[in-house]
Amino acid sequence: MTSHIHCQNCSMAALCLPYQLDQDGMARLDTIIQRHKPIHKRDVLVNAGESLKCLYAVRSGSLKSYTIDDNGVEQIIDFHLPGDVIGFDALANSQHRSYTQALETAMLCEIPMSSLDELAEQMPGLRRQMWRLMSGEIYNSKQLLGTLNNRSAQQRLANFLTTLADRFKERGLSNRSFRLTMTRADIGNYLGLSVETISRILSALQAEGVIDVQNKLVNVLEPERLHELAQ
Amino acid sequence: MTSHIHCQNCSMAALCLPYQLDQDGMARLDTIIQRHKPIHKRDVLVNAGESLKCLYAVRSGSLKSYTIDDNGVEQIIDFHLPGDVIGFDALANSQHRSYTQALETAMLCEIPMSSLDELAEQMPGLRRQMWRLMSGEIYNSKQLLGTLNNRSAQQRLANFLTTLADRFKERGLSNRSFRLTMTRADIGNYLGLSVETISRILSALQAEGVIDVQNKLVNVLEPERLHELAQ
DNA sequence: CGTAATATTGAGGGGGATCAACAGACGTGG
DNA sequence: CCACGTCTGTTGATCCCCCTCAATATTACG
Repeated sequence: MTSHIHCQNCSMAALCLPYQLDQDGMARLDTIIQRHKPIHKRDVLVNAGESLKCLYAVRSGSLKSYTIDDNGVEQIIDFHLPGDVIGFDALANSQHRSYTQALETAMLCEIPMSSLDELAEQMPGLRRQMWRLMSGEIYNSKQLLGTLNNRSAQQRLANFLTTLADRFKERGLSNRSFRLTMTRADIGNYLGLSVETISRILSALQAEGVIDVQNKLVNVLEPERLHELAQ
Repeated sequence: MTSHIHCQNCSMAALCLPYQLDQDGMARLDTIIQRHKPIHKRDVLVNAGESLKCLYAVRSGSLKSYTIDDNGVEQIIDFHLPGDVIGFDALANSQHRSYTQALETAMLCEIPMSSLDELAEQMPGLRRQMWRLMSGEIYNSKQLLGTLNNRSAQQRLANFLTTLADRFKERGLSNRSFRLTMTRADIGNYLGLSVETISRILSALQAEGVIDVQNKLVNVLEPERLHELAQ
């Protein structure tokens, strides 16, 4: 039952807002969080331009965030996995600046911004975790710059796969065998490469025995080699 | 005299931590801030790996932040102008994750992290501004992804110049005529392009009458045209 | 003033985009 | 459950943008 899910027993707590809160703190945070029915593949959770009402924490499933530029072209800026918090880029002007869409059925925790603001005033630990999460997001996106600039298509894709594998591991899932919930086009868009290039490189990596790809399913056969290719 | 500079009379206050604080709040913030002698071109303000003691606000001058990857290659991730706060990427693990070096003589305000933490507890406005600044940094770096992916060298450079011009304008300076404090190599590194490409495109933009470049000095002759080229 | 760092310009080559054709997977409705 | 159409993925051929290498010019700085 959905109603039985609480921060106190959520397996993603260590990655999410509750990190390092005591039992009392977690309970207080839990009271302001709303949990609804799951959203489905292709459902849009957030539209760019909407005023910021809540942040969202991913409980299960995955989503993508993207902007649409002046030419109407989609640019994916993030893939969200369980434990991720969505909406930090909206705090600057209280307005969401990107779209967020489900890549598969996903369960979310809704965190009303006004309540979070209040709670952060009273709970130093929560405040620190907000800072940590936002700081981490700043770091990650800056890192990504380094990955995209001056790196070949193969390096970019290898880096994408290892980063994704690491994130799965953090979440208690296998980093050797996982499913890509996004399309090749999504990956290409994110990495600044064409669909064809993504497809070709996946085939090449498979031919070299580094990974095994069956449609959406990826098996990392030689993790250390993949890691090298990412450099 | 340096000692006469305070948040209350700093022209960058609206871009910086004091934004929207009342007189009392600004005064309290001001008491925790330390101001030292200027640092000089090529001086390194922060090393990656150092534990986070303070954030730095730029009062004058400009700096660059960069990481050094596994291959020893520098990757510039940011250029800092007056009003910018340096160090937000260090909050996640209390450790600086990038190097920061002065591009010219620069004056800085040093904000001890422990005092800032205390003050943020007591001042909701300061807390909100911390969130706003970090959120803005998240947004900007995500935007930059969109700029670098799927865009030609000319589009990237035009975008770089317009963004820089806009930032100068925010700071009360001319957005039509300004000095590049970074080298062509720095710009290329930041945008994922070679020095030669930067040089060639600057020449081309000059030949088309969009800008006039005399070494470090840039005159934007046709701002709207430059803006179009950035799309 | 001399040396090193920075910038400019040219020539050639390669990585990845684009265009095109086809194959496979998915989902929807009969 | 199968037939169909659409969406997604693969592979090949061609082209062009930008990197690389090289030479020279200009600027910055002790």
